[in-house]
Amino acid sequence: MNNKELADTFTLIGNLLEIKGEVIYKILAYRKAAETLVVYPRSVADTYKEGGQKGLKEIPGVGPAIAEKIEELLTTGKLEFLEKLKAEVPESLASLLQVPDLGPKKVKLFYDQLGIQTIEQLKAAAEGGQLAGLPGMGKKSEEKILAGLESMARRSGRTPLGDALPFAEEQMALLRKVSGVKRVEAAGSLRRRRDTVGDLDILVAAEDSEPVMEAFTSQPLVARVLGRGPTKASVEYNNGMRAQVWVHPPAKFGTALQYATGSKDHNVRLREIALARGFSLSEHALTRTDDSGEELHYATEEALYEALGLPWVAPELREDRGEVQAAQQNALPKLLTVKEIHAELHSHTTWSDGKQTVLEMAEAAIVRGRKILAITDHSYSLGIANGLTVERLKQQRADIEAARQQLGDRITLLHGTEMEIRADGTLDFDDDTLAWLDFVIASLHVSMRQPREQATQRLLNAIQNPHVDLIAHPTNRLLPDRAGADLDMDAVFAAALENGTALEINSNPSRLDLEDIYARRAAEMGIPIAINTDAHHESHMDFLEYGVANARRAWLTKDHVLNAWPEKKFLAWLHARGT
DNA sequence: GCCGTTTTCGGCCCGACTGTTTTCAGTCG
Repeated sequence: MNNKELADTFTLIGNLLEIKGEVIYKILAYRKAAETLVVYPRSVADTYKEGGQKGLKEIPGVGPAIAEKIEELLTTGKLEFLEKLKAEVPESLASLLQVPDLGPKKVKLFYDQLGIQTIEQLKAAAEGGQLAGLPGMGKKSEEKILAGLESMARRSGRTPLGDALPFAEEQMALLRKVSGVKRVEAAGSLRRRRDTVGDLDILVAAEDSEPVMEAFTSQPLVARVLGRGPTKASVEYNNGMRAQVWVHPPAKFGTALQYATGSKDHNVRLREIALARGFSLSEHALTRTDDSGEELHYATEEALYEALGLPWVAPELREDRGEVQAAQQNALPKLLTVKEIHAELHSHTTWSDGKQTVLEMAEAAIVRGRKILAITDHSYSLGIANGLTVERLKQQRADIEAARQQLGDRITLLHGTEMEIRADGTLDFDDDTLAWLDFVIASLHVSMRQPREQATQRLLNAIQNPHVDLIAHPTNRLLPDRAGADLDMDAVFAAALENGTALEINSNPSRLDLEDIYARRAAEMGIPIAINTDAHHESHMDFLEYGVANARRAWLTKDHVLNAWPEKKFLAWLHARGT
């Protein structure tokens, strides 16, 4: 049982307990544990093997009861507690909680009164007008549930950052034009630059909220208004995305922005610090907990953090992964910036499935201030991408030489490859060919359903080849829905460290692979990280901001990142690897 | 159910909005 499956089990327990009507804090505890397990960068099974229940309890949010349940799940694959719970509350009721505006109380009500267990039964009952007559329900509530079912069918959960961010920027630009608006900022997971985003959270600073609400809810792209009060409104757009806007007076904007940015767990830490200093922290103010009840307002986040005795914490770090402790010790990392990247080590041209020539890509890299560009077209077994044979690789060398002549010292062109790691773990090129190339990437694209051991061994074969410099998009996941290869990441990292092989953060917003938690762990171990755009067109080079955002979420500084090393240091590293 | 630089027990998730109410329960973030 892997981390995700364990997490899903505890999420299910939380949901079933909620429908059952269990005290909220017990439910929150299960959910908290599930959240922690999902981002736990090691295999929980390994942690258990090494440290038993005691080891499990070192995981934040895991106490005696949950540790015991993890042990049972890992050793037997089943959980007595959950089986008993399912006998009381049918498992399918949990899926009903995903319907917007349908919570545990109503799910229970519908089940008790009408025996509704599935989405289909719910839809039929709502269409048949059977819900409206129930206690606490009315015509409008029934319509809301029907609308919720429709919108659920339309949208597919979380939106990749690469779709959400440009769309949100457009919406925010419109709000900036509203009279009286002083400031508009994204908040929530969008501002924290998570790889996928739920709803868009937008914060507006203005004294008068009414014009903002009017402008926000009457946009042509709005499909329906989900709610609209004096300071808060939410909408659903035609594309299925949802957004909510809060309006706060400029004098309180810092407190509000901090609150709305989250994460929830980061905010809990800040509240604890506030309490220790005699304040309670809300989205509106720091309020003295003594009799005076004095409220302190902050126009900027910097001022609020300062009032808590902390330096400002970059939004990408606010996940309660040690950033508050680091801030208290003045030990926050000096996070990587886009400007610090001056090499692109993964790009494609018309030689394989890219859309532009070597020269065009080089010019595009120069425009963006890159000093090094590696041309890394696919290798022949990726036939769908017109991968190169050894013979074509040699022809390409001539093309690259010609481009080098033309470009002079404006940029250093490296002739590389993105070599396929085949399904059986063998590589497309022999060692002589690899040694002849300037830069060698290896990656997976096919046979992604292999069992963990086989998939891992495949990757290890590439990492252990002394000519392979970098593993691109190591898991080959695709956002928002395709999980990557099932890999033993501990084994992958150990091998990469031993062989000095770099691992990639692929900046394409559909990939962002390595994901943040793994990139952080790899970098902490001392594995060099490369941040590449995998550009198939010059415009893709602008994906870099997503890769860097992901790197910042992984606490990376320029020292961790190959592309940010001084040119000489990078070339020396490459040379030492005996290319 | 978890957690602890004031507590091994008593906190922790509170405010905005909606709809069915008639003073409040449910949902959401």
